Amino acid sequence: MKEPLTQNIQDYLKTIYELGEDGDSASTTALAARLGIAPASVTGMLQKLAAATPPLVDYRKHQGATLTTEGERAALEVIRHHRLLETYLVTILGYSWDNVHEEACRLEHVISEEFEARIAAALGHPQRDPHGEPIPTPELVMPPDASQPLSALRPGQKARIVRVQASDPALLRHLDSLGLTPGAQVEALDYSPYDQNLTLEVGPAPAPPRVIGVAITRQIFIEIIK
Amino acid sequence: MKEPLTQNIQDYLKTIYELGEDGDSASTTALAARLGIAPASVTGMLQKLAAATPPLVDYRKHQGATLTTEGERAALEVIRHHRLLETYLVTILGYSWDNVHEEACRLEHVISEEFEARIAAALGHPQRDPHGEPIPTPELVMPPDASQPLSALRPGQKARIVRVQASDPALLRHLDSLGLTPGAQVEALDYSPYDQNLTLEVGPAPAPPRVIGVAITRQIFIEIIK
DNA sequence: ATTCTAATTTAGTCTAACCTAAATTATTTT
DNA sequence: AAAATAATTTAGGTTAGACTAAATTAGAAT
Repeated sequence: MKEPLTQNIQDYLKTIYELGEDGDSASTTALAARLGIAPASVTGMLQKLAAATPPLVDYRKHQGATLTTEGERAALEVIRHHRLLETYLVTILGYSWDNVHEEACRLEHVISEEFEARIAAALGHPQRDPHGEPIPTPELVMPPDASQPLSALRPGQKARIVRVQASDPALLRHLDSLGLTPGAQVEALDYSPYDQNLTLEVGPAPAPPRVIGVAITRQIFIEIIK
Repeated sequence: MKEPLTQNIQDYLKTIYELGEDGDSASTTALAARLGIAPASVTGMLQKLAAATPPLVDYRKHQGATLTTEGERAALEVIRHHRLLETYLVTILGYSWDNVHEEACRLEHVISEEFEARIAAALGHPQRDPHGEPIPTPELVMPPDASQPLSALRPGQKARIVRVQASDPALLRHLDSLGLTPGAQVEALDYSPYDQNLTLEVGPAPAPPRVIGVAITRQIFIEIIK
């Protein structure tokens, strides 16, 4: 009954969680795209996860899947591992923020609860990872995050970057070079409704304005200042 | 051609290396016992490993297996990972020496070369792990080790413990409580040829003599002093 | 040299996950 | 409302790695 979940299943649950964060259920195709496998394979797995004891997902044909309480626990456990690992790799082992994702993806499935506890303690029980993503608590509660996408910022508004929802190394290096990292302040100078480009001043001091496309501004999350 | 080896295959190669360290080839049964699987399964895998391109083992029916150069490289890579990880877990993360084995066994297959390099650097490129086992160099050369089993020590001889070849947590805790850890000095006070028990004084100071059976003394390796 | 035993191999299954191709259902457009 | 398109599911097949049971071979003992 309490068989440990395979790494594969952990990846499915994690991905279903991430796709479901904005409220809706995770579709077969979206899962297939994220996991890099054929949609037919996803269908098979969702049927299996829904039929497991206890069930890990709620699944109805053509309706996609959402996590059960059990499934969510498992997903949050993996996500906690992943984000603690990313933090550890950057903070203690000196990795750069753009190449921790892959390593954490492999490690997240194999570390023990003791390992988790020890790195959390070594890091001083951090609340967020190097990309600003909140780290679930040891009790597997996801801290609330009220940030909104940078794409919603409008001229005259100032904001602080809270998190960057990206894992592609090249993109992360690009953002780093622009100064678009968690904690940075930005002010919207201009917005073009036609292409949704946002012109930003990044940082506190006299900085050259940057024009950023929506493909990027949708992946950056902010809190508006005052 | 350069497909990455599965974790399973890595475990086979590592185990074949360990069983072959004393010269002879690794038998089907010995492998099955170590890996906790049925002998028939081992036969199948050995055939596969011998048929791989490049071949990872030399295998002849009923003769057991030895590693090819390729197979040995892969084995040493895994062993280097394992021993560096054990060292890191004990030295940096504060694990006790008796419970690092399992964790390292899971991690050894998934860490990157970058991870390996960073923990090696953080540890100052150690030569031996917490049990005294030599750590293969980054070029995958196993450092020579001239130690001999404690079971060969005879009354009047003094020795320093170099390595402890054991992974069972209960045994390791027991050895720790006896002071039988790498670096410790021992002197043989008595030897019983009938049961091969060795009576030892452990440590430098006035210590109570300990009578140790051969099941233990064969797993501890020493260098005789002067 | 023969017999016995222990080790090993063969043969045939099983499970987890994946795949492709074909069939079906849902959704959008006409 | 019907047709076209897109999403999803079904069906059938593959691979890795394990299993059991039966057959064989090697080595030891008579």
